[in-house]
Amino acid sequence: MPELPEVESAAVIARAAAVGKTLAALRALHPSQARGLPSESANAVVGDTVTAIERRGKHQLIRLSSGQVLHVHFRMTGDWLVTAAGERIDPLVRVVLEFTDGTTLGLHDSRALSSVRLHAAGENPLPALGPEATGASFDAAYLRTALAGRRGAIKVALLDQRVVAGLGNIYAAEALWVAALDPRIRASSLGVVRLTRLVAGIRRTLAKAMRTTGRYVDRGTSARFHVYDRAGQPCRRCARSIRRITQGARSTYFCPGCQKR
DNA sequence: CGTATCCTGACC
DNA sequence: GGTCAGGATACG
Repeated sequence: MPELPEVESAAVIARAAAVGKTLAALRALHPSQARGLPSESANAVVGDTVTAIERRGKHQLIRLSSGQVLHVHFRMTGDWLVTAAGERIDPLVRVVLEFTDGTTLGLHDSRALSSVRLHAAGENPLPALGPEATGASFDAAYLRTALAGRRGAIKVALLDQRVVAGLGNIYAAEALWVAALDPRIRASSLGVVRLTRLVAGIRRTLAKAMRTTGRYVDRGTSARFHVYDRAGQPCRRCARSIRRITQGARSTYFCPGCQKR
């Protein structure tokens, strides 16, 4: 589920559930999670208190009183699931933070592709990331520089977290529809006028997502989207049939009528 | 640059 | 039983 709005929403929930609490245990409940979080790492955080939870792009950093940091990425299907003391842990929870008061913060992830890694104090767990998609420094002038010399399509560039942090496949497509831009346009060929439209489209798309709860409800709720998962259905702006194509091994949905080259 | 890969679940 | 999926990275 998780692009910037969903991760932000999840981080708010995690903060309420974890900040100020002390870890009694950290458990990897799935083999693929245990690989990234060996028992030495898990043991190293016992007794630590959660001091803050930060979000950057789609990444979350759980800061601990010892200075260590748990770096969390939801990938495709991750989300937080909070339980009260004594409540059973959902079988799809892959990593669980158990607090001394008996409550837990669980990483719920059907596909188990999420990652949780422990970093020592002073390390920067984050990869190189562009500006926040919702931030003031993300504007047309920045994008012009960031996209200069990029040969690929604009849609693919928007998914590159080094260009802009927080966009994923759904909102990249949605934002291009709002901006009325063809996702196949070569990234470096966009001028300031169209880039300004694109930045506005991204801001509006993400702001709307934040308002409407910030969570994907389910697959099949394409009513919430202009183009995503709407192949064959009429465009809400020009009534042409929405198309689905493949770009960079991902699906792209767009309207061939009003999203212009 | 495109493609495979990590996983599981939902859907045809 | 095969295909596809909201992400990121390691390849060739």
